[in-house]
Amino acid sequence: MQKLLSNLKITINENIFLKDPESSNLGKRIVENSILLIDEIGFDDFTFKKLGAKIGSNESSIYRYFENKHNLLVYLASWYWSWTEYQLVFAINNIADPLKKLDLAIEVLTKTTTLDSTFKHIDEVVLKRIIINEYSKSYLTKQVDLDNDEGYFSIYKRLVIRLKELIQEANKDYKYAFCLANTVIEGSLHQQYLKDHFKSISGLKPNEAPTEFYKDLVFNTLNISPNE
Amino acid sequence: MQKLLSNLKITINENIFLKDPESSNLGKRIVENSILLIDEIGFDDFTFKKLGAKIGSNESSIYRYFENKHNLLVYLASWYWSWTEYQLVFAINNIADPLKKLDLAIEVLTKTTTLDSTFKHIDEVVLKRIIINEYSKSYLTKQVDLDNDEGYFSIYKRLVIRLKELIQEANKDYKYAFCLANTVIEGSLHQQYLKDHFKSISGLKPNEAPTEFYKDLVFNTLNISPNE
DNA sequence: CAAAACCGATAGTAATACTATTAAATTTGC
DNA sequence: GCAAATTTAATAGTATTACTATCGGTTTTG
Repeated sequence: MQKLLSNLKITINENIFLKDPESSNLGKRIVENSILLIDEIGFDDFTFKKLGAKIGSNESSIYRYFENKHNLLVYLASWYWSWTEYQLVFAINNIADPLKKLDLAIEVLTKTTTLDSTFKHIDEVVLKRIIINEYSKSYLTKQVDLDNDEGYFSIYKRLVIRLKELIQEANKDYKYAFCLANTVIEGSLHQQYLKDHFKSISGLKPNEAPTEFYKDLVFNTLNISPNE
Repeated sequence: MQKLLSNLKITINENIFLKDPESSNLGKRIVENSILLIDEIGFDDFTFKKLGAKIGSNESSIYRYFENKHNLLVYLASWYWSWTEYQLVFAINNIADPLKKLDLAIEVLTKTTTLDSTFKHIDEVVLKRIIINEYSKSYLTKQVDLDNDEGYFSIYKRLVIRLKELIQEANKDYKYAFCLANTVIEGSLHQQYLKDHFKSISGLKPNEAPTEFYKDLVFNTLNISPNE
């Protein structure tokens, strides 16, 4: 993974930021430390003032990169989903068997994230935790339709479409490919949240990923088996 | 439904409120109108000051019922899940066949809510919309573990456990009953959100409920069929 | 009918979510 | 290598939020 992606720059929709945070040292510090600070105190208590204090910079400087903290969250989420999309594409690259492809896709989308140091200023493990804890807040807003029109969620939607196509390739007669694709992608985040905070109803052990559950779910639903 | 539930009072954990809103006229107006106002302007922009203005009362009076708007949301959610639990229990009452019970349970948990006038001061259709749009925010917080210890989510958890038991009754060998139960209950809300705001990836038509998708999903996964 | 509880009004606080201005520091383009 | 352009940090300021405290007047209740 590291090698394959080492020259990769993740491209984010320009509407999301005012100035590209990848274009300067300050921008990178904003992204790097916003991930750490949101993880530490939660998105609700996170402010640009606190972030400024953390990186030895000023509130007003951060406002030149992002209109508000909501857009910063959208940026981080886009980054995460783009990174996930790359992992998915590379995982199924050169694989012909549709069932194997689907199997690998589910693996990428539902596994727990472990160390990856492809990008020096982004800690993917912490970012994943933010996505689990905060991603819903990026779209559960009154402006969601406007944000959607601006393309804020296009990477996420592209990922769902990819999975839906893999599902259709695996079983052309299945009627609910989109619903199932959404179930796997969003549901996987939810299952991981439950594991950490609602143990009594979670069904996952502390270090268990929901991968086996989703593989079983998808392949039984599609009435196919991925084993060669 | 109306008849069966007409004498029903929904009981909410006393830790959630400071003074029981069911115990006074003002309390009922707070609940009734908070539902309408949150639906109108969204939970993020909702304040007790605005609610006070809407019901011709004072901010400080509302604070005597709920510590803050977060707890009010938890209250509304508890009410919703309790109401759903009653619908579930009555739907499967006196039914012996485990498959039929599971089938009915999925129906109750995934259908779109339509008019119900069992409770005069609560509009269940609007409340359902709030649950779809805002429920996650009640637990995606830094204090979730403390809130959980206070029993804020016990009704929801009880509902998940009920569905998990129905799943186990239908297929004793299935290994992921809890994961599947959570998938249906939380996933159903998410699918309905997507239908309204992410049409291009939703897979549901404007007036379609995800019920058929979930029935197909559950019964294929459990390798059983509910048709007699 | 007195005590207790409740409610509405007002006032006040610290923090949030910004916007505007300015001056110093840094980068860049020739 | 220097002037112009850009970027950044600092300060100040605003409206709103999320409360808390206090205090009468009203209503409820025992």
